[in-house]
Formats: sequence, structure tokens, C-alpha cells
Amino acid sequence: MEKRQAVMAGTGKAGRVTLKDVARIAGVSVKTASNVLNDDGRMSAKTRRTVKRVIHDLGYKRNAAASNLKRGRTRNLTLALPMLTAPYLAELAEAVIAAAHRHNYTVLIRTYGVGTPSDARALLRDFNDSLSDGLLISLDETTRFKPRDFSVDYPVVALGSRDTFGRIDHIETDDMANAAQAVRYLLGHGARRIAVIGSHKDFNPAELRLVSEGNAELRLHGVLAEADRVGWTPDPRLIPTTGYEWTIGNGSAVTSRLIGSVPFDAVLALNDSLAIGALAALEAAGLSVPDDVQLMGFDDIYESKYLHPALTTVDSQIGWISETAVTRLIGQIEGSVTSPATLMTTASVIARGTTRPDAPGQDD
Amino acid sequence: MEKRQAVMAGTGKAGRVTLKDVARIAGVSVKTASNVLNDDGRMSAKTRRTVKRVIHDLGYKRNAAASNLKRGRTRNLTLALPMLTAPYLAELAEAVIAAAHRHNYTVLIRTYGVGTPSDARALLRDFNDSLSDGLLISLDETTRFKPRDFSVDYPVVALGSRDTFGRIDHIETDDMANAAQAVRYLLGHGARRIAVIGSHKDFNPAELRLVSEGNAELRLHGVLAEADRVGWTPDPRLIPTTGYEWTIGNGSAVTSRLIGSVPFDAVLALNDSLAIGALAALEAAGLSVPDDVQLMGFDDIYESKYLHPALTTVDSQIGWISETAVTRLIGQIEGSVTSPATLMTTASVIARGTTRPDAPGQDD
DNA sequence: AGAAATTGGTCTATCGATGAATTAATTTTT
DNA sequence: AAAAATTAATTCATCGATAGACCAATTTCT
Repeated sequence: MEKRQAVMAGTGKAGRVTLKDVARIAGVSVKTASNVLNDDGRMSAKTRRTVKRVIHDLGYKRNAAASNLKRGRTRNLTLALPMLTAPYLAELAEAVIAAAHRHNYTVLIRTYGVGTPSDARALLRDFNDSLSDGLLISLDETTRFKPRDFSVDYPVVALGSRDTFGRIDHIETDDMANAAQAVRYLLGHGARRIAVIGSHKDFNPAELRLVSEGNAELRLHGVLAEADRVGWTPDPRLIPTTGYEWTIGNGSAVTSRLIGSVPFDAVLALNDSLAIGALAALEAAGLSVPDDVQLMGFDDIYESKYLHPALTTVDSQIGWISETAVTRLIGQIEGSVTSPATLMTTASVIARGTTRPDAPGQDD
Repeated sequence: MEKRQAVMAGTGKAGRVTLKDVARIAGVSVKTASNVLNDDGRMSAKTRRTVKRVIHDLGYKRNAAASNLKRGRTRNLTLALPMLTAPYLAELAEAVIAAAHRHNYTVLIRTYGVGTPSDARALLRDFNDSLSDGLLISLDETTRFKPRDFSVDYPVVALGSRDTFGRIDHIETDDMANAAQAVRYLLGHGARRIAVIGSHKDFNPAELRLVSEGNAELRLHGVLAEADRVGWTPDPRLIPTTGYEWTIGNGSAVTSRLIGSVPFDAVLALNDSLAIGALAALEAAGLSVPDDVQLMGFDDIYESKYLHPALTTVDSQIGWISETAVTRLIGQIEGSVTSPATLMTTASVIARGTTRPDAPGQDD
């Protein structure tokens, strides 16, 4: 009782209650108190009750630093992201937190920034696993990674459409396949002149067909690959260069420029923020979506389903990605995963209101 | 050398290099190695060089758990947020990270969810400061806090427009004053019939004038207080109930309903997401912003400045808030802050393209 | 030169919790 | 009832880094 008062009165962490205090007051050894705390070993019901009572009365909280040190494990995972302000990344973070929670792990989030030189490489190099048991890193689009960046000696799983040279576990969605699927979907729903927004460079077929990395590039590749396959030769004017940031504003700006300068009956936005902007620009121009122009995005961010009309988009598979990544990472930590693998998923189109309804008897 | 090979080959954290290894190979005591690591105590330049070399060669990384345990400090701060997917919160998180970085602290981010019963109270109760030295908590809008929720014995700073009963440090912007200012701004720029979107209940003057909490309530109060002051009696139809989530979609939905049902010449959205939706709805209806209708938001989220036209909004003061909160929290941790205080700031309007330019010779 | 001060570094105890080994107490078995 | 088995709780060492006391060697001062 008095003890408790003393603790409450203290400022900061001075005089924290330790297991030793608990043990003394409960009249047992420190180890017994520890056993009760961890539901470990054998003890009488009475002892358990007494110790639990004391723990509660004293407001005892386990010292994580000491526990982690002794155990060599933290049951924390670190999630590193380039930033938090991109909707996709914020949602990824929440999904990873939920997945980790299901496995009884806690997530520590870090951002590493997208500057040049990017901190991603430094992070991989300096990652210190004594605060957490492993690293889950979402690779940014701009850093130029080298194979040896991925030669690390701690549990790690990479996310994102970047090449990890087969050195570490890597979870990604098949951006190319998804983009191809999006194109097929639009074509299957009557689109004939599809504008693609979100490209970062001038459209140059030769150059763009090179294999490359990053969502922008891969999604564009997917579009072009599918175009090839169906024998459609894209009009360069329909693939305008878009501002580097995939924001609502840039989506509406590039769409406005498109309107009136070149005819099109569909817009495929390389992510949902761009699509939201495109939707605004189209409606502002008096074009009806999906009657005059169909619209499709990528990633299915939270906002998308609330738009009017709700946005047809490509599932980001965040649920699968986060669950798989977490499982895989924990596998490494707990020693059941062996050699690095790349796991890929293909997403499906989430049909909503910005594309035309399926024609009866038709499916895709 | 051989040591290093062994380490690289190991999986997981087995066989981590410790200071003891460094000391042995460098031919010094563990304490000397520690001194070099921390730039502490005195040592010859040669010793320093040798130890640093060994540290580098062996790829030694300090064990944070051990260090934290011994020091009783982590130089980490925990930032707890209800979620990450609200743009304002994501930006707040980034700003806090930056502020902490300036003070040489690292931030661990946690989300506590907005469920019922909310985890915010549990978090406050169970917060364990052995992973970090203090807690910075952004209070959600829905939890019903009681005074004793804030009787805690660790360093903590609260953020957000909620009552903390004067028990802990609390940083907030003056939502009422800001809203009043927004109204004044619109009136000063020619608006006469201002629609306010984002209210969560039917407009009922009597009820709304009660003192309450949360951004929605406070901002609405500010509007009404200012209305009172200038002798303007708001038309209830101009303060429609808006879907609970402050999303783009709800902003456009409520605005669309407004259009045609009641005349107005300005929209004051209680946050920027709503404003973005409103902008889309207005333009879709063929109304010009700001010529036909002026529009203003709250929070100045990242997207806002990229819209077309860019959104006039109220500064969220995230920079000030995060810097102040971090400073204050570190003050508690390092023992220089004494009694709990509430620090408030008033934001200013960021004039951009969705409101009319200042009339010459006029200012506000 | 001898005392005092400085420099460079070592030794020991310790942060708090937990695993392994061990002892003490009780129950079960034959 | 004695031996074997089980249960309950204790003692001891340890995770890795660091604070503080301490010692040895060198430099500085008068």
C-alpha cells in the first residue's frame, strides 16, 4: 500500500516497481513471481493468486528491456516504410499491425524517407534487431539497390515491386499482370481508346519495353504488353507524362489536359489518388462516368469505395501481402523458413461504379 | 576475420557480436570498448582507432536491450494514434518523427484503434515505458475519457481537442477560434450564405451551443459563435448532417445534396477530405470555384495544395504541435518540466485558389 | 627531484528478468 | 511404511552494456 503511494507520487520512471518488490511483498522468490507472470512452471493456486494480487496492487509492469535481454527475443517486428502519407502505405501499415497481432507480435513502425541518398540502404545496413526480432521493409521506388544491400544477417522480408536479387524473402503483387488484367477488363467492357495516366516519362515504346522496376514502370509495361497481345497500338498522346507525385491534383491536371486534346473513352489511372483526381476532372468537364468515360484505378485505397460513383479499381491485396509477409518473417525468426523466396500474387479487379456493368452473359 | 565469417553465416541473431568480442579482438577491456562506442571517458587516439576498426570489421551492433536496461533510458518516444489512414494523422506522425529526430530521439508508432471500448484508455493504463521513455498520444474523438484515465506515472503528452482535466500536458489548436476565423475570412471575402459540412448531428442550435469536445463539435461551435457575434442566424439547411467518416466521398455526397436544394455561396468543410469531395461535386455541377462558390477546408493536408484550384484551408499547425509536444515530453523525461499545462495555438488561414483574392486595400 | 596532477585504462557491481539445476514438500505406488 | 514420483518453490548464473571506483603510467609543477 505504502509502496504504491510512493510509486504514484514519483515523477518519471524513478522507483519503478520491479519483480523483486513483488516477490518480497508476496513473500516468494523472484523466480516464482516471474513464473506467475509468465504462467510458467508449477505453483499452487494460492501462490498464484497472491502474486497476481501483489502485481496488480503495486501496478507492476514488466521491464521489457530486461526481459528482452535475457530472452534474446522481443516479439516485436519492425515495419519500415518510406513515408506514411501515401494512402497505400498507411493502409499497409495497418494491415501489417493486424496480421502481426494475430500472431501475437507487436509492430514498431519506422519511416526512412525518400531522399537521395535514400535511407533505405542505410537502414538495411544498420538495422539493429535488439528492439525487434526482424525487419519488414517496403522498398521505395527511387533508391537504386545493389545486390549486396540485401546481404544481411537478420530476419527480413521485403515488400514492393523492386528487384531483391533473390537474396531475401520478397512479397509482391504482379504489377504487370494486374495492369494487363485491368486493360482486359476495360476492353471487355467496351473501352476502345484507353488513356493511361501516371507515367513518369514521355511515352517511348522502345524504351518502355525494357524490363524495369517500380510500380509506375511495371504497371505501364503490363498495359503495353497487353496492348501488344491484342494487337492494339497505343496512341502516345493517350499516355501523357504525369507529375511525379501520384496525387489527386496531378490526376485531375493531367486528365484536364487530355480532355479536348484527344478523344478517349476510358482512363486507366496507375493509382487511386490519380483516379480520384481524374474523376473530378471528368465530371467537372461535364463528362459522365462511366457513360462517357470509364475509369479505373489501382490499389483500392480506403477512400475509393466512398466516391460517387465508387471507384472500380484493382485490389491491392494488402491483406494477403501483410499476412504472408508477417508469416514469412516470423518463420525466419522462429527458424522454420529456409531459403529466400519471392512470393507473388495476382490481384483481381474490384468492379464498382466507374466502369460499365457486365454485359449479360459475358464474363471476365 | 574468421569471427566475421561465422557471424555472416549464422541465421537469425544467433552468435551476435558483443562488446566482449570487440574488446577481446582489440586487446582492450570491455569498458574501454564501451567508452569508444559512446565517446566517453579518455583514451588514446590509437586505442580509439583500433577499437573503431574492430567494431567496423566485426559489424558490431550495440544491443539496445542491454544498453537500455543499464541506462534506464531508451531515447525512444512512443507515438500512439487511433489509426494511420487519416491523412492528418499520417502527417502528424511524420512531423513528430522529424521533431524527435531534431532532439535525437527515435519514434515508435503504435495504433490503438477506434473500437468500442476504445483501446486508448487501456493504452494509457498499461503503457510500459521500458521500450520508450514517454508517450505522446493523439486522443481519438469517440472515447469517453474520465479524469483518472490521465492519472499516470510516466511522461506523457496528449494531443487533440479533448478534455484532459488538467492532469497531463496537453497540446492542441484552438478549434473554435480557428473555425471562427475561417468564417470571418469567408465573410470578409464576400460570402453571405455559408454552408458548413461535416456536422454529425442534425442542426439544433440549443443543443449545439453546449460546450463539448472533438474537432467536429468544436469547429461547429466556433462557426456558430462567430455567427452570433456578427448577428448572422444560420439557416439549418446550410448545416446538413454529414456521414460520420470525414471522407472525400461523404464530402461530395453532402455537397451534391445541397446543390439545388438551397442557395449558398460558400462551403466551409470541417476538414480537407470533405473539401476535396465538395470541390469535385461543385465542379461536376458546373459551379465555378471560387467564382460561384467559395470553398474552404481545415487541416491543410498534403493533397490540398495540389488541387486545381488549390484549396484554401486552415493551417493545422502540425509543425508547431509536434515540436511543442516533443519538447514538452522530453522536458518531462529529462526532468525539467514540472506541472501539467495545456498549450494552445491559433492557426491562420492559408489563402489559395478556392476563395476569392483579397480585395485591394482590404485585409483580414 | 619529489609531489601533484593528468591521462589511459581496468575491475567490479549492477540494471531486471529468466533458464537450468536443485532442494524441499507432498502425494502416489507397491 | 518405505520407495518412487510428482509438485512447489528456491538458488544461482547469466543476458550485454555501462557507471563508478580504482590503479598505473606519464606529465607538470615548484
